[in-house]
Amino acid sequence: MDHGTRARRRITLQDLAGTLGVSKTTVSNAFSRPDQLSPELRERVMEAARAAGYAGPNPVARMLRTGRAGAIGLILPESLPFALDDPTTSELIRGIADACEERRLGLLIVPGATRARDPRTITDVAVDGFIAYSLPWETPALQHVLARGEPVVIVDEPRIPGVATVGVDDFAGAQLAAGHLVRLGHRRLGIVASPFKPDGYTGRGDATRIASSTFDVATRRLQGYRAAMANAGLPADDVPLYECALSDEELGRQAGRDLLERRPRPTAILAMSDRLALGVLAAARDLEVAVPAELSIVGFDDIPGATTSRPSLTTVRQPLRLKGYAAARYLLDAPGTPSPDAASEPLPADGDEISLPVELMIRRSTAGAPPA
Amino acid sequence: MDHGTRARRRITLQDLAGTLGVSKTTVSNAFSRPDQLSPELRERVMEAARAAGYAGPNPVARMLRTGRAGAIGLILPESLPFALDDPTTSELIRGIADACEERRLGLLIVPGATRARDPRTITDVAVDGFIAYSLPWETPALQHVLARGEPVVIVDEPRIPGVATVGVDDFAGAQLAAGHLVRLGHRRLGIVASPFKPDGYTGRGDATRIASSTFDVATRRLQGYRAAMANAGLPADDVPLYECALSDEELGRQAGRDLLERRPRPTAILAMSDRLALGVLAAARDLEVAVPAELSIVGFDDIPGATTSRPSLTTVRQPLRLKGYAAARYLLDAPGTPSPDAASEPLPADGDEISLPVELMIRRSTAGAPPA
DNA sequence: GATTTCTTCTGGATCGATCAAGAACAGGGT
DNA sequence: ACCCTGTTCTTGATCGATCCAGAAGAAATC
Repeated sequence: MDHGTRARRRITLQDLAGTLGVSKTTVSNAFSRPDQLSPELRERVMEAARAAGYAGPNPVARMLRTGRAGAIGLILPESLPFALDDPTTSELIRGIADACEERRLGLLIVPGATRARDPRTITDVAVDGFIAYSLPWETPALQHVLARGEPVVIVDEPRIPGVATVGVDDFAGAQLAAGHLVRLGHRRLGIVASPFKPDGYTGRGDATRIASSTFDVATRRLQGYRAAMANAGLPADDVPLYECALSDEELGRQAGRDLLERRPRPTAILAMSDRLALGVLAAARDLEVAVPAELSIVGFDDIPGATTSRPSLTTVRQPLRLKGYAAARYLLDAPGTPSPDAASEPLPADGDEISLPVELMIRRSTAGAPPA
Repeated sequence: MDHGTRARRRITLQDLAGTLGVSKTTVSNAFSRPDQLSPELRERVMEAARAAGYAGPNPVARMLRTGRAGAIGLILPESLPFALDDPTTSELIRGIADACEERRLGLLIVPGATRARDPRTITDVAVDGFIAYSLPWETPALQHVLARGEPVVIVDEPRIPGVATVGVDDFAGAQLAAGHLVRLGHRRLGIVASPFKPDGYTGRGDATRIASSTFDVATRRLQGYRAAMANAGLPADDVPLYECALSDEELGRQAGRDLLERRPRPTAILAMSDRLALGVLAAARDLEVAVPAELSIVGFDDIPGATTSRPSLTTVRQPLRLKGYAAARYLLDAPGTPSPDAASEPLPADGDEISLPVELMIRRSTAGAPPA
C-alpha cells in the first residue's frame, strides 16, 4: 500500500539550485531569509520548488547546522496512558503546552522514565532542552539527561544543587494541611503517602523505607505533616501511615480501608495527593464512615475532581498549570536556549529554584473532631 | 543562573577520537555497534567519554546521516489542553503511545492544526512520519504534511485517496444508533452534530453548511442517521439539527436546550459524540425532562464517562485506543519507515483504509417512545 | 569620474555523525 | 609457503542544510 506521495529519493536544496541555475545558498535564503534576495527570484524559486515537490529545507539538516531542534523534551515518570489519566500530570502538560505554543515549539514526550533502563530513549531525541517531572533520586534517565549537557529544568523533584527546579513549598503546604486538622481538634491522624521509592511497594509505613526515601516531595510533605503535629504536642513519629505505589484512587481506597480498620480509628486522614484522598473518601463510603462527621480528609494538589466530589475536598492547592508554564519558560529563557520572536520578561527565581505558592482550600471534607 | 552542566562548546566524536588516538569511526562504533571493536578498546573509549563528559553521539547528526528521526509526529486539530480534556483524543493518544513504546519511539505532538497557518510547525519537526487526527478538508497543515513526502496515516478524516487512513464505519454506526431509536417507536428525533466546518459556528442546522461540509465524519454520521430514518419512512431531511463548534459538554447542553424547547418536542436525540450527549443529558436535567421516560439519548464513541453518567448512556462504541494503536502500527509498518527490533505482523488493511468495528451499547438513556 | 554604499548573489567551509571500502594482522587449513 | 577467512581498525565520502566572506553590478555621494 502506498502511504501518500512515495519519495524515490528526496529532492534537496542542491538539486533545486541546479535546475534553477542558482546557488544553493540562494534557494536556502528563498525559504529561510526572504529579505536576502529579490522578490522575483524568490517567486521563481518557490515556483520551481512547488513543481519539483520540494517541501522546504530538511529540518534535520537545518538542526545540525543551526544547533537548535525546535522542540523541548518532557520526561515523565510513568507511561503516557497513566499521565493522561492523572490530572496533576495533565495540568502540568497543559502549562508546558501553553509555553510551547507561545514560542512555536514542539513538545516531545518521553514517558516511563522511572522504569526505562535504556539511555537511548533520552540520548536519541532531538530537543533543545528537557523538563523532567517528578523523578526519584538516581533515576538512570535523569543521569543521562544531565550528562547530555543541555538545559534541564526539573519539576518538583529531585532537588539537585545547581540544576534549575520548579516546585512548590511542600513542607509548608503539608504543615498547613496538618495544622488545619490539629486546630479542628483532631488527635488521631492517619497518613496516606505517595511512594517513597519507585519499587512498587504498597503497604503499611516502614521507617527504614521512609528514612531512605528517594522521592523528595513525599519526604518533605511527610516532614510538614509531622512538624505540625509536633507543634501541637502530638507524637508525630508513630502516626499510622500507608504508602501507595502510585497516586491513584484505587490504591487510595485500599489505604483508606487499612487505616479505617485500625483501632482506635483515626478521626482524620492526610493524603499526599487528591487522587489518594478521593480513594480514602471511597473507602469511607465502603465502610460507612461519615465524612466529615466521623472522619476528616485533606488532600493535596487541588485537582478539578476535588471540588466535584461529595463532599468536596479540603486540600492544599498548588498551581499546577502555572508550574508547567513556569518550568517551560525557565527552560526557554535559559542562557544557551534560543528565544525566537517575543522575548518576554524572565520569571522571578530564587537561586536555581522557583517555588510557587500553595494555599489551603477549606471545603466540606473536614470538620471538628468527633467527641471521644 | 546555571542550568545544570554548562556546555562551553560541545565535545564531539572527533575530539574524543583525538584524545584517544583512534579514529572517529571507532568511537562511533563503541557507542552504536559494540560488536565491531574489541571489548578492551570499547571500555577505554567509554571511560574516556565519561571522563570528558561526552554523553554519546549527537542525535541530530545521526539522524541526518541515517535518515531516521526516532519519533513520530501527531497532528491534532485543537490545542493540547483541549486534547487532554477530550476523552476521545486522549484514548487515541494512549493507543499511539502503546505502539511508540513497543518500538521505542518518541511522540512529538503538534497541536492546533486547524488554526495554524504557519507551515513551519509542520515542516520544521524531525519525525519519521505523521499521524493526522480528525482534520477538515483543505487544512493547510495537512497540505504541508502531504507535501513533505513522509509517511502519513490519517485517523478518521479526511479520507484522501491514496493516503492511508484508519477509522470506523461511521455510517453504519450512526445507522445503528438511529435504527435503535426508530425501533423503539420514536418518530420525532433531533440531532446534535459535531462541526461541519472549522469556522467556530454553533447554532441551528443549515442546509448549505451541511452540503459544503469539510468534516467527513460528521457528514457520514449524518447520512447514517438519515438513512435509518428514511428506512423507517420518516422524513429525514428536515429533522431538527443543532451544530456545535466543538465536541464538549457545554455546547452539547446548549444544543440540548435548543432542541428541547422546540415544539413539538423531540422524543429522542442523536448526538454525534458522547460529550455532546452528556451535555444533552444536562440540558434535560435543566429543563426537567426525564431521561429515558420522556427523552431518549444516544451518543457516539463510548468514552468512560458514558457508563458512569446517570442514566448511563446508550452509545455507539468505537475502539478508540485500538484506533490509535492501529494508526501507529500502520504508519510504522509502512515501506520506508524503519522498524527496529521486533517486527510484528502487519495489520489487515483494505486498500488504503483500515476500518475498525463499531458496536451499539444499549444502556439506560434510551427507552420506548412516550405515548403521543 | 572616482569612491563608497547597497543590494543581490555565489562558493566553500562547516555542523557531527555514519557508512562503504579497504588495510593490517591474526590464525587455520592444505 | 600459500591462500583464505575473520577480526579490528582507519580513511575519505556523505547526509542536507546554514553561515561567512566576498564578488559583481547598480546606485548614491562627493
